[in-house]
Amino acid sequence: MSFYLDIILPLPLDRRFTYSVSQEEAEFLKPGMRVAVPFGKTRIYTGIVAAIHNNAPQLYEAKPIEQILDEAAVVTSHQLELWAWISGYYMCAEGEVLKAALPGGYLLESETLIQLTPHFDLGELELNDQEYIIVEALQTQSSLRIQEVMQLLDKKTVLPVINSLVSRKALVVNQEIFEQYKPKLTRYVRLAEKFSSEAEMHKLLDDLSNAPKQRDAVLSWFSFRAQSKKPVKLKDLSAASKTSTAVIKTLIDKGVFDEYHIQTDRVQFDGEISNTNIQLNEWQQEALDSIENIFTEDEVCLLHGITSSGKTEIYMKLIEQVIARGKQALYLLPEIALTSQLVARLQAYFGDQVQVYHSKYSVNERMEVYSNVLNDKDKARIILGARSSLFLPFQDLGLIVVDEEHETTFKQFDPAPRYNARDAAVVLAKMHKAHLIMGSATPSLESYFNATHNKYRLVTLNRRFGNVLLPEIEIVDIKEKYRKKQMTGHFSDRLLEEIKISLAEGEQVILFQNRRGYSPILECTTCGHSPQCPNCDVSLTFHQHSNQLRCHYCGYHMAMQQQCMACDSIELTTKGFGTEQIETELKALLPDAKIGRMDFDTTRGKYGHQKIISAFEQETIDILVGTQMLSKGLDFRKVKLVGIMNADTLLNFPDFRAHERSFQLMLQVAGRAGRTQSRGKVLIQTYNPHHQIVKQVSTNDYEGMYREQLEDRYQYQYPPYYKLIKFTLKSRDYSKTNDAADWLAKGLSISFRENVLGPEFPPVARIRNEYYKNILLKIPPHQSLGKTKTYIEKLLASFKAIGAWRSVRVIINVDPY
DNA sequence: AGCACGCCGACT
DNA sequence: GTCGGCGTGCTC
Repeated sequence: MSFYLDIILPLPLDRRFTYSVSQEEAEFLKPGMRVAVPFGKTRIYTGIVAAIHNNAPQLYEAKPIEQILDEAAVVTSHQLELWAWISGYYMCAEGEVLKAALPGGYLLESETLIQLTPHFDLGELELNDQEYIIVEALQTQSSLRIQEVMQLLDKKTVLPVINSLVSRKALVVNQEIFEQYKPKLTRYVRLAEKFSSEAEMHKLLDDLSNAPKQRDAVLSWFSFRAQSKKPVKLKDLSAASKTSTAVIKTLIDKGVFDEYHIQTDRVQFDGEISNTNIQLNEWQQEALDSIENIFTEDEVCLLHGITSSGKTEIYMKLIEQVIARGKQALYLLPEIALTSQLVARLQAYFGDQVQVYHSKYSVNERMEVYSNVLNDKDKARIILGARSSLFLPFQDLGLIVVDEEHETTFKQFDPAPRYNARDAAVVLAKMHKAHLIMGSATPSLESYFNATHNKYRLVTLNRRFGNVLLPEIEIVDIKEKYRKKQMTGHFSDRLLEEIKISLAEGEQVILFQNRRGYSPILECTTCGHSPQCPNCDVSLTFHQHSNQLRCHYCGYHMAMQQQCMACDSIELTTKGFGTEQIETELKALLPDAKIGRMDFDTTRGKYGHQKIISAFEQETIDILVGTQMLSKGLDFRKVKLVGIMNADTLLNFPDFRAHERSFQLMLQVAGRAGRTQSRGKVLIQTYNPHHQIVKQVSTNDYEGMYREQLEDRYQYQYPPYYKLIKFTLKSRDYSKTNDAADWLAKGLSISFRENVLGPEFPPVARIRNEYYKNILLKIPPHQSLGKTKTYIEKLLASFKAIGAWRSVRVIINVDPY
């Protein structure tokens, strides 16, 4: 009997590949183990065993595997199940899920290396110039990578040259496979065995009388040992004895000390645990009781709690119960970078049982967390992470918390898999028979709909913690203010007044403007021309700070122009405004205030956010101007006033969710005001003071917003009633993009008729010199999702068979956000 | 996605 | 005549 493996490869190919193994191998292997397999003529990939069976493939000969890489599975059966679900639901290859799910270090890199054939007589060989260069280079180094040969010869196609040498047996080519993970080792020292006796020890100290530093080091080591039996770190020894590591190195070389290594974790908690019991107030307790009650019969619960109502404490109580039962807990956050406050809070309470996981961690750090979860280590009881932590190898998951459930960052946009972590978490929870609590002050329509239509359950919490009053919200009609000449730049007299009051009281101010840069458009007053990005279909944005015009899509930038590029007129005006302009105006209006800015441009680098946030916390900044980054998870104590510079840019966004999102964003930003005793104030500047959404924000009327928006969604056939699949076609060729989009839309229309929208160009139809076109497919409530997807797959297969569209990529986005 | 193979234009 | 370009097709 023959044995075969079905392997998932980390490639965007929508099938598994079958390899042959011996009976021994088949008996050893388990699904979830890694194997190295040859793929194509030259490559070697790491694959994951998905299945082991005896069915020989009919149409081809299965290749044998190269190597088994694990003793035990690194991917659990639940993970394989989740991967299959994601790949099916979001219409992407399992290999793409694998790539997103496993920390890079688990996937081997294979690289082609060339070496001289051992004992080969080069004297006989006739070499041309290029061949000579290669052979010469191999005299000094034992092997060369293809990359290096390319540099050496300064051309791309080096394989013919290499092959000619290989055919004459001068070179051998082989695949180097290596693991990327390097355990972090800490250096320790101990006194060599031979000095263990009293006499030897005294002799040693005598010998070192001429080397006082070395003597100090040895004495220090003894004092360490006298204090505790713990191993002595080289670093500590060096510090305690005030000697350099070079001195200790000499002692190691002399054989006085032995050096050894112990593997340590990169991701370590070294703070203090302040396990003060969480005291829930009456309302929180009530909510917790309801949730616990719901969890006895249902799995998923939505917690709708207004800002500052203390949802986090409820989550922490639930987590505490789950880990007490020896289970693992997952706490999903929209963006980890912005939530160091929460990390600190959880670690202070749960100590070293909490680990953080997100894609900004290094490969090594992520591998450590992954393996801690896999091995069900105590230090990984609670995982706090962004959407990718969904893919960790949980052994026994008891609870998933999805915080700020409405956030769009839970949906992965690019690359595939384009999954929504909130929705996939529901599936994951089902697999583990775990409970799931999702929470928000402004739930997404989808979740609220589910919670009120018996799919999930709903718990509401509408008292703020410590009975802090909700901020007072005032709407400022700037159309009116402009008419009455009560505007200074983009500031109404009311907003300026309130800013001054807050500053006088020693309180802080947040100003929100959802657009960065200085002004989005620079326009010539004579001919109307405005500078465009050469690579994208957008106007360049003026950035005053750097005196540049920049493209926000591709990063193209040029110096600010003094004259119109079309007609040489020097009369240029700016249209629209961004955070930078607000900052500039504010500095002129309030020269004594300390003003900070928080947007994409000021938060680059690993600790960019942190710097600004702590500056604001420590009150070295009075007024913080920023984009929607401000709305997320920040808890500032001394913010009295929040100003929304212009609500209309949000409301007029061309998207069916624009109103919902404006409501959420404005309410979230408003929630930053008055988190402590004094009542906060929020000023919303708008041209449309009678807009329903603005009114609903001002009265904190979530229910009203929900009902009204839901009605719209029903009317116009959008989620949660209809499901959406968005097709994006892109290529460098304008007409091919067009033709391909027309063909695809036509193909879809045959089956789905009026539920196919488009094709149409997106607002920005060209980015980085690639043309984009979208098709939207609406799926009515009773249409089978499975059949729809099967049809799409078939259609796509015929699409790919058309040679002319080869250069056109089709991106499928299920449940687009 | 890679990468090999194969077919065409610009040069020693 | 070859070198190197890119378009097509395949990977168990």
